[in-house]
Amino acid sequence: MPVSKQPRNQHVRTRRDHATELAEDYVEAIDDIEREKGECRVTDLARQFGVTHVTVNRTVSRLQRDGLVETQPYAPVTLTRRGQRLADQSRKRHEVVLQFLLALGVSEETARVDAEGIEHHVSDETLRIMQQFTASQ
Amino acid sequence: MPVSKQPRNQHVRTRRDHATELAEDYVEAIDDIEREKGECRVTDLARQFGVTHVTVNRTVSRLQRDGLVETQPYAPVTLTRRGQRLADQSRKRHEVVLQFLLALGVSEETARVDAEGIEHHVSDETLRIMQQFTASQ
DNA sequence: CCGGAAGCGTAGCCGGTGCTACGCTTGCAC
DNA sequence: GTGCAAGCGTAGCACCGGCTACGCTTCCGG
Repeated sequence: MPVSKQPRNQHVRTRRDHATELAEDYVEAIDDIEREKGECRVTDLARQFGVTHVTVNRTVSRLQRDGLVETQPYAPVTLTRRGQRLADQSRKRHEVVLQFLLALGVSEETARVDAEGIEHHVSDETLRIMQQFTASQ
Repeated sequence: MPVSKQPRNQHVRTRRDHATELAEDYVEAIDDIEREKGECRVTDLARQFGVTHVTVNRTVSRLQRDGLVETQPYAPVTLTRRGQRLADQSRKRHEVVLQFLLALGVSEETARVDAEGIEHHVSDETLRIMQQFTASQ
């Protein structure tokens, strides 16, 4: 164990989270699109995220490098088993946060937007409590 | 008003949020440090965020460019009026989220970490509801 | 008053996440 | 079976937010 002079606070975690947010958003979106229309195309993702297909392309390459998706030139994007697992997790997390916000009394539209932003920053402990709260309403 | 074919969803907002998160974290930290020890040094921020002074330096330059902070070589970092206003807002927002999580029953340690991540993604509507919830406990 | 430690600045590297411009592939309509 | 629109890939640019390496400033103790 290194000494690690204590200050050096939780921002470190917050920053590390950022790295995985986009990956989670992507696998979640790919899963959604596959369910909705059978396959997921680069263009679908570009539309979904409001970016150009070029940006999607590069991101998908990174996800492929990291073992979360599979794709070949001019073919659809698919999830690997790891990617699918992450998508399932993310979807569940997302749903818990969304239902919690709705149970709290937030309007549907706002709840949808806020859930997007919040889901990546909620610890397991808080998630469990949100779930209990929703159930008890 | 442009047509804006509707899909193009809330992710756009989520992404735009990212751009301002770091700025909010910085002005909040600068405000904290000024209160605590009278002045805020680059090194203080580096310690606070767990990054090198070089990274802080560049970020502070950007904040100066954007009119949120003032600084001169080898001098402390101070907030402009705009920066102070943003810091006040952020501090309040942060406090509301933190108190809400505590009221929900989240442990103090987790609440502190989660509040850091969540505060930037909560709409005014949700914030108001969180405030009411905390007050009604 | 001067030497060294702490603080600070700059150059230059990397990877991520956006973009435009341009050209190749694919697949469907005719 | 050809031509065109939609989809896709690549090159190259910009900015952000990390880093190491290196050298200059400041300030305090002796």
